[in-house]
Amino acid sequence: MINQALVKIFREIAVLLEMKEVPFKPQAYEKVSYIIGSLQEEVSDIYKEGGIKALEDIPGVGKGIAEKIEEYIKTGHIKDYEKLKKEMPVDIEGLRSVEGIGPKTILHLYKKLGIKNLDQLEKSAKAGKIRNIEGMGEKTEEKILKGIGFLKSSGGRLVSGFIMPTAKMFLDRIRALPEVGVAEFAGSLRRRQETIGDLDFIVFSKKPEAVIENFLKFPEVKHVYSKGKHKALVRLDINIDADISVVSPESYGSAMIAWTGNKQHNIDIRKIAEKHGWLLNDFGLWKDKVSLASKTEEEVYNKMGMDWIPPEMRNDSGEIKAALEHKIPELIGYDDLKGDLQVQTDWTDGEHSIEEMAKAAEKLGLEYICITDHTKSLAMTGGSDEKKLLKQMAEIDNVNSKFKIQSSKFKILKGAEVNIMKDGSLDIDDETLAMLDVVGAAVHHNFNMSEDDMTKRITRAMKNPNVDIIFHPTGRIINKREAYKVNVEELLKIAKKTKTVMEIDAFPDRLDLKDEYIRKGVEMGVKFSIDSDAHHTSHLQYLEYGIAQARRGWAEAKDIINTRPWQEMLKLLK
DNA sequence: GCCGTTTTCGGCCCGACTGTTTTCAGTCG
Repeated sequence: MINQALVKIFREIAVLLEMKEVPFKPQAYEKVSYIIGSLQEEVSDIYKEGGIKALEDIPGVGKGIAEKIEEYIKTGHIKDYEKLKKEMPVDIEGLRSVEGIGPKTILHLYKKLGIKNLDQLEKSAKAGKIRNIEGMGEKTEEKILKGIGFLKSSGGRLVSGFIMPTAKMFLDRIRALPEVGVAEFAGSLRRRQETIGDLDFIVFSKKPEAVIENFLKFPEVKHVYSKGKHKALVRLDINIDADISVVSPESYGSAMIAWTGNKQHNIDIRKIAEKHGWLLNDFGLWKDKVSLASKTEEEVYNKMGMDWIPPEMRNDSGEIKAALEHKIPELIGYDDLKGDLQVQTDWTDGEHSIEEMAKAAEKLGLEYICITDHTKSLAMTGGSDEKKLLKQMAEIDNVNSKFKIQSSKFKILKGAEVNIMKDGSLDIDDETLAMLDVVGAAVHHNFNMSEDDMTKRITRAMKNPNVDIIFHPTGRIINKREAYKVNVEELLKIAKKTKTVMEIDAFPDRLDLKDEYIRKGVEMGVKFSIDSDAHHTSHLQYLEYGIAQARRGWAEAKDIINTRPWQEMLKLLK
């Protein structure tokens, strides 16, 4: 958890230095904060292994910051930070979460009115004190009150898979506007991040003002933060912000790049342009005001010596280097899955029958599913014991022959989601497990164990020759439950050794494994499956989010076992 | 404070929009 603490500290240092108008250091701290946030290892482990030199090998970390990290590991605090904090004892994160409030405003509010937190800010605004500060007026005061209101009504970042249907509907409505040529998702939606803070849309049109005007007329628009000729930022009635930008069609490629990449990705590629003596902006790649490229993303990236980078990778995590070296992986495609290896039915806690789930999967274009109902120790779901599993296998044979008669090639495989007990044993005997096509094993209880014990528990299960896949390996549920403590790297190592497949659970608030672990596993040669964890026919489409997750983990089709026909897929299991 | 197939010193992404100003600073993505 040291990483998360440092993320917060460095982000605050960045703001504090920006208030003091210290040049350039704020960017350095902000950047390192982001990098540490996406690190796969604890900095304390890096320090333990390689000392201060190893810390300096982390991108964005030089001598100064490495020393601060060392100080924090050793003493639990950073003196320079605490000194800054003493001068400005304010809740920076809280105040900054209000739309329109940045470092300079926080500084003025504190200096003139002694405002330290959101509560005091709201009281001062209501009392009409803000408008008396130089450089601020009535409108600023109103804006602050509105911002606080919106902050209270929104629940933070949303799970992207759950908001996606709404976002798609919105995009369709934008596309239907008369002046709109092409419209796309941008920002974190297009990068397919796990969670999103707002909805970003980009529109290509020759009549930007008309597009903005029509967009603002949508009944869902509850409040307009800002609007201009080319863009607008609004609050929707579902308590999420939406951002729309309108660009001329000939700038499609450069605009898509500018509105898709995360901040650091954009900074880095613009620097590359600058090294060539060029300028990269929303409208194109320029040499002395002559356009070099702008129409397609490929054209722009290629001109700068890079391969096209899939949006899911544009997170400043090594993709620019890979693109310059022409080593961008051939990511798994959204149509590449042939089967789904985790499907629940009404035999336990699912909504639909085996046949209904199979028919729904066939309709989606899949060739097979594996039925993996819960097992007996998960009593609340009516989990199967050995006897019930045998009965279910017979029923699956039944449905399969029915499909055959109807000359469907769809195949239902026999499986289970067996429980990994506290000691790493399973709650179904090996004889029965051996009869199943696919055995998934998962942790469903006793989450509170030491990292060491949990790692031993799961690796013991992996060493069972009947266990093919570890389902949702870290147990987290986004916005609800932290992952249990477990050494994922050790799990990946044992997975490789025992030929156990690791699951990428595609259920929108699971997305388990996380992208960084997928990437690590891919590098190690571990195989994965992408499964919907469907409990309802409508959940099968969640596979899309698992694929997005795999793409963010740089996985190719060959890394995912269920991109293969079922006969070949089975050969990859133990 | 970090970084380097032009650099170990001299740079640090780019543009739109707002509010409070009379030409621009602050914020955002």
